[in-house]
Amino acid sequence: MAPDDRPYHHGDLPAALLAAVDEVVRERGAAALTLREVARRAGVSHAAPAHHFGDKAGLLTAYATEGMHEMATRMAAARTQAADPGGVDALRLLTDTLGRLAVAYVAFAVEQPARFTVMFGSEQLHTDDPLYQAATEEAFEQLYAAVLEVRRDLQRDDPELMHAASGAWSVVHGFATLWLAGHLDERVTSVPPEQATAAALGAFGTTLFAAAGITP
Amino acid sequence: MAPDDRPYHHGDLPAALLAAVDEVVRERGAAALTLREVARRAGVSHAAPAHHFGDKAGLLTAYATEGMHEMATRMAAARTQAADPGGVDALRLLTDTLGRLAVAYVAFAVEQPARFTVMFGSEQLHTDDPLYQAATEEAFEQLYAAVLEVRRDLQRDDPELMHAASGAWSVVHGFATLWLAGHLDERVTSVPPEQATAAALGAFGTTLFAAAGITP
DNA sequence: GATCATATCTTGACATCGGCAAGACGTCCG
DNA sequence: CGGACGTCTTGCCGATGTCAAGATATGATC
Repeated sequence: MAPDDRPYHHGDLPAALLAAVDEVVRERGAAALTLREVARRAGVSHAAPAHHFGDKAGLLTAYATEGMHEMATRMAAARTQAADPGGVDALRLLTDTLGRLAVAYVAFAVEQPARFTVMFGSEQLHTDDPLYQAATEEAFEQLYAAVLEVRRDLQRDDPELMHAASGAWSVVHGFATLWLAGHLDERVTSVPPEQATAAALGAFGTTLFAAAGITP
Repeated sequence: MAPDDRPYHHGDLPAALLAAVDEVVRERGAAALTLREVARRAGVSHAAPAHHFGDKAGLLTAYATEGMHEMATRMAAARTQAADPGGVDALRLLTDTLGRLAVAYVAFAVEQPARFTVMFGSEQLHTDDPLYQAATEEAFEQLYAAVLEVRRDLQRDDPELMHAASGAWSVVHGFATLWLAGHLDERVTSVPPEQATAAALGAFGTTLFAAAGITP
């Protein structure tokens, strides 16, 4: 197509830029992303992105927020999903709500590693952005609700509940992060993320039991 | 001192450069670090760092490796430390070997957030560097040994042991990472890392027990 | 102790980047 | 029909990482 096929006004440049970010990030990784490359892919000048997103961090924050929403949606789906009545695996941890949430979290990260890395790459984001914070809380709220389902003894605003949810978030987030950084043993990451998550969480839970002197 | 006080040969420029990296990273964060700024602080030309470390990623990898060693040392100290015979806290998780390791891990991250961020910022590191990998395994080995202490039922090369150690690493790493990224609630991070780690791990452990139908 | 290879560091240059200011262009509302 | 406004371009700036070539000191060899 001739270069002048493109009208002066793009139509929906913000969306096109976010799509270009996704392209670059998938191909070259988050660190190699430049504003000018994004602009080139969207077919606009190098200064166009700044007009809509302020600066590079603003563009990445918008991209990260998009990803947070998608992850929160997938977590919500996993949480409300009917439990598999047949399967009973290690400590019943992986068939209940909390287990399905963990699997959804890790699966999202492994399927979209570059996106996940940007989402939590706080150094190049505007972490005080209200939309970003809201999207993050939306995802964390899923974990919060799942823990509340298990801990019937707790009130909604109990600090203990917050601590428990933070711990739950930590284990899935750490597992995903270490996986993407290549720090986990190949014996762990050579199977699909669903199985790997189940194995690691099950083994860790058993270890906690053993540490507490319980052998179920 | 006059600018010509400095001899042509520095003496130990690599060490001086690593110290300069630490300065910059503490003051401005890992993302704001530039080779030229490091060179300025060390009092050498802008191209000097490349001679010793190849490129920017090489310098950061050396700095990360240094940090990994320090963390591994602190973890080893925590592991071999005598257990506090008096204290018995939530599920006895925090006074045993595994608990002390967790506290050491999180405390290191919170005390030196920028350094910790660089250590696991795989995007700007040469993660295939043998020294870096060795230092990482040195730290992980501490967790591995601690889990083995608890899981007497397992052999050293049992995959279950690897999964359990990966889970243990995940929870402490995720907690530290989320903390540094500012994603944890203020009620969690407003206390010293030792207490916060104990609270989150304890509450999470209790939740796992509840999910398994155990009420200790 | 002189000579020369080698390691260390400097100088200069280049392409590229993010951000800014000013202007061109299109749209929309009066 | 006209002017205000949002959209995008052009041009430019300082700064950065990397490379090549040169200068300088060290250490080994004779």
